[in-house]
Amino acid sequence: MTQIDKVFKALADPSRRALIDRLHARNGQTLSELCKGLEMARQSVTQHLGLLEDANLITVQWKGREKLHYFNPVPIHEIYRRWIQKFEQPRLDALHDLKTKLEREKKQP
Amino acid sequence: MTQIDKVFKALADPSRRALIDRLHARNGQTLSELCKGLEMARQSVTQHLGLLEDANLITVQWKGREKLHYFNPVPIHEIYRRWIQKFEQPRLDALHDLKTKLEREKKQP
DNA sequence: TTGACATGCAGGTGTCTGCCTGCCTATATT
DNA sequence: AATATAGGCAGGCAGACACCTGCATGTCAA
Repeated sequence: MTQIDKVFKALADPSRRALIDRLHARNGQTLSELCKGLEMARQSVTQHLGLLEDANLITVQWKGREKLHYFNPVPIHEIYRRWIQKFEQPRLDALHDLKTKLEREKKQP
Repeated sequence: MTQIDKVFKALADPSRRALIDRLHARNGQTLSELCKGLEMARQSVTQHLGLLEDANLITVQWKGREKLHYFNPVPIHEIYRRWIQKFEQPRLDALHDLKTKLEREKKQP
């Protein structure tokens, strides 16, 4: 399984996306904190976090008996760059046109 | 299952992403055409295409006995807009800064 | 009309996934 | 030292998923 495939698969589950959202809102939460409010056993959350870590979407740091989780946006950006961007070409072209137009107007007002 | 969830799940499989890529390269292909080169039974491809259609990622049009498939980029853009964009904020800010800078330079060269 | 071709429908199988429970270890608190 | 707290490990189960085969249907072309 390629790295990008791991990321897509990790993002395919709504619980995991919710976890990412929570970490994005507040980084460095422990496992217990992430469990709060979720209708799920701790082990299930652990499993989800394991997949996210495997996809490099989160990083883990131990502090005593606590496991702190940090969100890593790089893989998501990678997906955007290598997979989504090409379907957005018209939009990007428009942006490029705007930039070019502004630069042209700057030189020849 | 929400619409956005369907899209994420549809994108989670590499065969389906490959199908999207092929349609993006050449739109309006039939089922048989899409099967060529894939190491998979026709029925499996049909199943994948069914999921993609359910996620609104492709549209189907019948022409006689042939089923033509068309790629629809809207859901992917939706995912970008509603889910990926917020993790890209720094990058977008940089872009906005560029635009502002160019406009400022245009007014006060 | 008859045969070839494009696709659908139904059902079967092995594996993956998401979720759980039960028990264990290690660190903190009193 | 004794208890509470944070988390890991192992295994189990139901449903989803990716894949297949076999047969049926509809359309084109000779």
